[in-house]
Amino acid sequence: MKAFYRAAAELLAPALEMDVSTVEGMLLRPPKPEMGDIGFPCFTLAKELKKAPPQIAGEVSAKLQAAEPFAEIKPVGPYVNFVISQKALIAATIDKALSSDWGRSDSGAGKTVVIDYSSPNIAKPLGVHHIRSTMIGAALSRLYAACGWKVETVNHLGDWGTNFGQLMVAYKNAEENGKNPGTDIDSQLKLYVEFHDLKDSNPAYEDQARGWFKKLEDGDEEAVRLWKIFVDESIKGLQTLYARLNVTFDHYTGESFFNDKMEATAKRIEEKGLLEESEDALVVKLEDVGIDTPCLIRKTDGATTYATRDLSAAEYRQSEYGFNKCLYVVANQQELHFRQVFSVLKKMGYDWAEGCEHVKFGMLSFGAGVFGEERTTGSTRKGNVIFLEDVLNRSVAKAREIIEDNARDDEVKNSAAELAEKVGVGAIIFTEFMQRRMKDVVFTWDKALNMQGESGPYLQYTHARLLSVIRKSGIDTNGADASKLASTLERGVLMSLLDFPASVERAVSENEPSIIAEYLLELCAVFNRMYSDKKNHQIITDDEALTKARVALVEAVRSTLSNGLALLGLAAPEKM
RNA sequence: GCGCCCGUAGCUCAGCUGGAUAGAGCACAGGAUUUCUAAUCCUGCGGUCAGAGGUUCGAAUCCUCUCGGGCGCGCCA
Repeated sequence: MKAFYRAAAELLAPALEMDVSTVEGMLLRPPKPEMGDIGFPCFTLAKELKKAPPQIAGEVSAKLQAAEPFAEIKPVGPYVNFVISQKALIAATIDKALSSDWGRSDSGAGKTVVIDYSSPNIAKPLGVHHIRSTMIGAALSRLYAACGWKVETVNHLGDWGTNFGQLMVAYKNAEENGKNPGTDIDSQLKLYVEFHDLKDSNPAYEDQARGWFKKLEDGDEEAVRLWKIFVDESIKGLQTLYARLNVTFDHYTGESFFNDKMEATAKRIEEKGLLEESEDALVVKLEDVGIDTPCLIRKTDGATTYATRDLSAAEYRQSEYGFNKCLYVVANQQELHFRQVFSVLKKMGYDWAEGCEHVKFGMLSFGAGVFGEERTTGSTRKGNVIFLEDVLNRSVAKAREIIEDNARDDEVKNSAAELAEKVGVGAIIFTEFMQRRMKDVVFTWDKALNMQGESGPYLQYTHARLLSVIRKSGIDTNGADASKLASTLERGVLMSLLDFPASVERAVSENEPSIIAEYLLELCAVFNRMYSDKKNHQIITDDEALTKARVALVEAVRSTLSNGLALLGLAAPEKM
């Protein structure tokens, strides 16, 4: 699409005595396909030329000769509109869609991006809310890779803190009572709950927890041994879930990884003369960059802080990976914290800090009916949690039911379990991309388990149907003459295909994977509209040449759809 | 009080680098399968784009203010 905009601008610019890039920036897509594919509004010229915009449009159009890649240049009201030639359109879509670099680009070639995402506090299972950072980050890592970036994904696990002291207290307490508490992730959750029960009956347990954490910090053998077990088991639990979601990480460098690196960072800040004493703590003041709250580097007791840790992590990532960009896929709530951290990095003289970006997203709460009649936020302690795994399982179960109701043949029936996993999980993943990331999300079971209309299963179903037609046709589309695909509906599908590469680029430049979801929904809607018009668009017909052309179109759509689904992390089932 | 974000159809959301009658899905009412998968498609219903000013030939889109909602505002991460 971009190439066509450029071509149109190059034709227009000399006729208008304007420069190409200015003209290019003014181009837009007409609201209706019959108006043309690219439009140039003439309003701005009206004043200068002292003529009415429609008149200008007429005169400009008359001056231009339609030539490849355009079949027609015509005035439509106050616009000069371009119609892309069938030949050019096909060359840019069908001919490319099956190649391995469809939707890929080299815009990020030679550049490295670090993406920090998911990063949960461990020692308890993932809740539904973790799906936000996890899926947005995973999709971004695939999108950046598709644009040629070298991608380093990091899971900055919350694997350090007093909560481990709490687990140890509950663990030891259970042992003393002659029980074997277990250490896997579910046991850890139980320990967490048990600790809070203990603490409620006797506040002294709180001190014990602090004591155990202190032991851990001091390298006490037993504390370290338990901590390691908890962390390992936690990661093991996480990874089985990540595997279902198609999520992987290059690095599991959690908070504890920086324990021995923060002192040096704090010293560097001090050496650069940025540290000031304030309320008995050491801070970097940021009023000069418009942030009233200083960044806390050392607490009153001299200990380093959350901010120090993130500063350390940023330095480490830069020295280790040499990133051009470092994305933090972290909820909105931490906006101030990241502004502080990035500002301090800049004050430290790191010009690479410009590449650090907080990819924030809105909060997830639970809708009325999920926990009582009110909308609520999650709280593990109050039992107001929905575990991600449970959501997945429930969705898979629902998918299974639908599959068993609709199974069209034994093959589908026999693979029901496997298929249900793809569809059920796909439905959940897709809900994450149903809105721009900045919007707050209200979780409801209805929305999460929706498999009709705009949903993951809708896309997957379309994909299965596409493949079914291809299979049935049994045709080799080599040498297909796609110039026959000139009906309004067919052209609509071709135009939609044309949008795929630009959607990928835009998703990356805005760090917004939902753009891909929106695009795929549109592609499928346009295709399905054509597909269901059996009267005029039956794909497999007696006309061999026509069939060949139409199957080639189906292949192009299928390829685009499966590419797009993969970018978002959804499976593309062959049958359903 | 200050800062960031959000406010578009009954509900959930697109559209927001300004342009041609504001688009989808859900819900509701109808309809489509003697031909490629009905988890589909079509038709209808439904909008003071939170409100008020301003900039502009043109504003859902940009600016200002107001209202409503979410989040944050140093020793939890």
